[in-house]
Amino acid sequence: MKYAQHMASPTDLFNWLLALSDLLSKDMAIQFERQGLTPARTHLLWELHQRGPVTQQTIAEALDVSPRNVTSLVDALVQSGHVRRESHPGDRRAFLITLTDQGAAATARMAREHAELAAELFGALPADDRAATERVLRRASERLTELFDTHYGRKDDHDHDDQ
Amino acid sequence: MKYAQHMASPTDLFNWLLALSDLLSKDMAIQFERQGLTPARTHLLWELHQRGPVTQQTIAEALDVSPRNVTSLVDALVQSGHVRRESHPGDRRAFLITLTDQGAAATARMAREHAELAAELFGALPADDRAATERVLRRASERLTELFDTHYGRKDDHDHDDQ
DNA sequence: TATTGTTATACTCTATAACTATA
DNA sequence: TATAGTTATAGAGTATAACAATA
Repeated sequence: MKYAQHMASPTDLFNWLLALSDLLSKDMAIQFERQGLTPARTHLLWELHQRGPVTQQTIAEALDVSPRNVTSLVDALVQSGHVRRESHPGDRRAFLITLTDQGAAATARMAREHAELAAELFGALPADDRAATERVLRRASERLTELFDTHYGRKDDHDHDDQ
Repeated sequence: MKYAQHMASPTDLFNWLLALSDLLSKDMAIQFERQGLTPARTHLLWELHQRGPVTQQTIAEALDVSPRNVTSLVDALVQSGHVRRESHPGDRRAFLITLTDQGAAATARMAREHAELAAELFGALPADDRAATERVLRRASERLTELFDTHYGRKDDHDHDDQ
């Protein structure tokens, strides 16, 4: 298939997507760093913001990392004052990881900045363009998830390795 | 501003973008791993694919990492047989990092898979949607770069730190 | 003097395996 | 026996600082 100069080929579009992804992750990493946070610790905080107090196991599943990794992240966030390890009322093996006031303030600020950045990047767009883009990105996400599952098996099935 | 259920708010759009970014980077990391590569080493290889043989300094600038870091990445890629350190004809301090046949084969495959994935994700789209999305992503990249420069100074200016 | 790349050191994120305390 | 979290160990990516060889 041919694409004229003014037309966006699938590869052009893909390249813009990757370029923007890269810019975003760098930009966000800098924002986090300004608050004394790293991307991984911020991600953990964000899950707590959305889920409320949960165990480290739950966090490990949410972030898709090993439980051991969560121990380190929580250690660091306890150290920096963003979270607390509270004893789990029904299970003496587990902790309930809870946002401190400082942690809650940090996630509240993130939520605000997230919305502000979204408005900066996409607020001035014609509603049509925004709708089309949202449709395209959602379709791509679905398609990519399908491809992923086809090639590597469903996420929960990850171990079988059956061809 | 209010957004009806069927309308995409700027935040909705932003969230889909971030979700897709995350899926993509995980998916690509798995592809790379299958070829015995990591994301950082793949990125380096990709620069060589596009630029031809260059010095480690040039690579450091292209990847936006420290020269020290490039030393490690090149060490690993020499070890795995993807690149060679050739003596620089005009500067005995420097090396020209060069793709081996194996490295060139790997980047050729990446280019093919890149185009295939783009076609999978965006090939079946109405041309209008693709054009609108490309426009939106390009605008967002430009806007983000502007914001970044406003807040942190031009990239090349990065050290001054003058308010 | 300035630049290219390396040695030395350190921090973050990640993983697996073995272990302790509980369930 | 299985689960929650930790200790131990390791590899990758990143950084700065001090140093070598060369420009």
